Amino acid sequence: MAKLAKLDDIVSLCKRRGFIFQSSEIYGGLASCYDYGPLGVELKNNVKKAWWKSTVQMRDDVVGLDCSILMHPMVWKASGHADKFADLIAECKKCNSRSRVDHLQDKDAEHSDEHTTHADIDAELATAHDMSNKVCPACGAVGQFTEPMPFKLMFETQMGANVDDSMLVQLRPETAQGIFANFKNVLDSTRVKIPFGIAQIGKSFRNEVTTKAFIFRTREFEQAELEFFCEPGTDEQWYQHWKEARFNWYLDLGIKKENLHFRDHDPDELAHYAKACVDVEYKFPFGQGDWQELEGIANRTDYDLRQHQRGIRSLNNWFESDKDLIRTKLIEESEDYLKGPLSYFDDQNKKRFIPYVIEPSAGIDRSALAFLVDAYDEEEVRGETRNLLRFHPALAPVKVAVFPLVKKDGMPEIARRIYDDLKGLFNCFYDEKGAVGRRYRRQDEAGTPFCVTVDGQTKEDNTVTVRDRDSMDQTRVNTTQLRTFLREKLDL
RNA sequence: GCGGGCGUAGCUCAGUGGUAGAGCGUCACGUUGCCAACGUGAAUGUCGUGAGUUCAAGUCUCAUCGCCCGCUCCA
Repeated sequence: MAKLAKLDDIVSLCKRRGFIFQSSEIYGGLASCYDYGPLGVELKNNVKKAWWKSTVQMRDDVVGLDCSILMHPMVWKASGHADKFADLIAECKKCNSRSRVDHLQDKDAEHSDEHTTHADIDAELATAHDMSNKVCPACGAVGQFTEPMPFKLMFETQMGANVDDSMLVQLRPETAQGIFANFKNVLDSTRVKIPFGIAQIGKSFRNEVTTKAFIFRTREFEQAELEFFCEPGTDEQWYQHWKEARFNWYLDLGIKKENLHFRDHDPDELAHYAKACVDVEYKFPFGQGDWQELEGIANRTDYDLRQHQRGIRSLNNWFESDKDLIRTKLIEESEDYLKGPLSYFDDQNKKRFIPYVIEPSAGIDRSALAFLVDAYDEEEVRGETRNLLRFHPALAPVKVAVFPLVKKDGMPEIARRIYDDLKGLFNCFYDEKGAVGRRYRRQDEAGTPFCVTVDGQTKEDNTVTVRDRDSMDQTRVNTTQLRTFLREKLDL
């Protein structure tokens, strides 16, 4: 029986065994930033590899991409992030709750202006906001607000070493826009035909108002995103397809079924671009055992490609607004937008359309955390606690550890040869120090699926023992068959 | 951002204003022949950081940073 892991146990194990450290720890840490240690980087890379394998390698209809983190600022105007990511917030002095200023309602008003546009932050700040009559939606206090303060959810930086000459650019808040911006490049260079997808793994940055729970919500994080382009009308079918495919991916990599479920978004929580969205949620051991999002699968419709068709025609407005994204006006969609540069021509049916997009968007860091938490186990063995990580072999940082039973009688030399032979196939670890039982247990805690041990019998009949992490059972295998045996067991 | 809790060795934690500690882990040597064995020894501390009070601060005060829990937020 798997023990329910406490987050503290996981954090402690991560530090102790070199999975995850806090960033800049020797300086007291930097909030919300974490580093992956020697075992952690292997785990994380394996998560990415597994995603890439199932999403790109094993499919005939998906190609990969790796975009720069910095993009033309107008990308974020067209995508909507430049506007939607900046708000004026005021805080109620009485109950400390925060509200968007444009959502606040006057004492005598009948309803608030729910859909006020996100205006120029500087202009808004310069405008006097009469807060004296505003009602706090949380506690009902009137006129108790702080001065409005601006919130920018995108990271900004300067491009160009000459400070006077540098341009304000943003760190991408999602990798998806790099895919949309390259849609035409991929079409023109790869002979793909709709339906097809473009996949990408990479870092994104969001100035979250609140970070949370270890590596679960961080301001710098890694995403694995697929934009799957399909003909309008077939979108629902592909939405279902990817829902199922992505859910099974987690199960196939060992996540326990009872810890994973779907949560459909209510229509009013849908993002501005989405027609439908479902989250794959994992039951994390923080909070009150809350279900938390690992991945969102959204039907983004043709919103993004249409927006970029507007964006690329709006460059002059951007220059004329002194490159101020908020003041820049996007040109209205042209009447024949269906024939625009980001449209697709279906040769077979002689049809032109703007593709719909199904987007499975997974958080790599939070997936890695889920795999860690889910694999964590403690069990009683002869009155002692055995800590282990029951990783799926594909995710295990080290696949095989090789030991001499004792450090003498030529055993280390043989073990060393076996190790050298195996390490070209997959990540291996050699250890000859101390008692073999301790070495086994250490590997259990790192999640290593198999330990190969050279003993006295090895010299006589050329066999070694292969010890299984989960059952602790041992099998004798001839060294000539060892590679095949392990490959099969590891499914590599 | 608010409220609560916490921060001492790699980890878990003890420490009454008066010499910096334990268990586990790590390392070395010996022993050992299959599951965190045993023996001997060793290394590891800006007590989160900075000020203040005091003859004296890990301990009291203030500030600050970080983590956890609960609100709040989450395109």
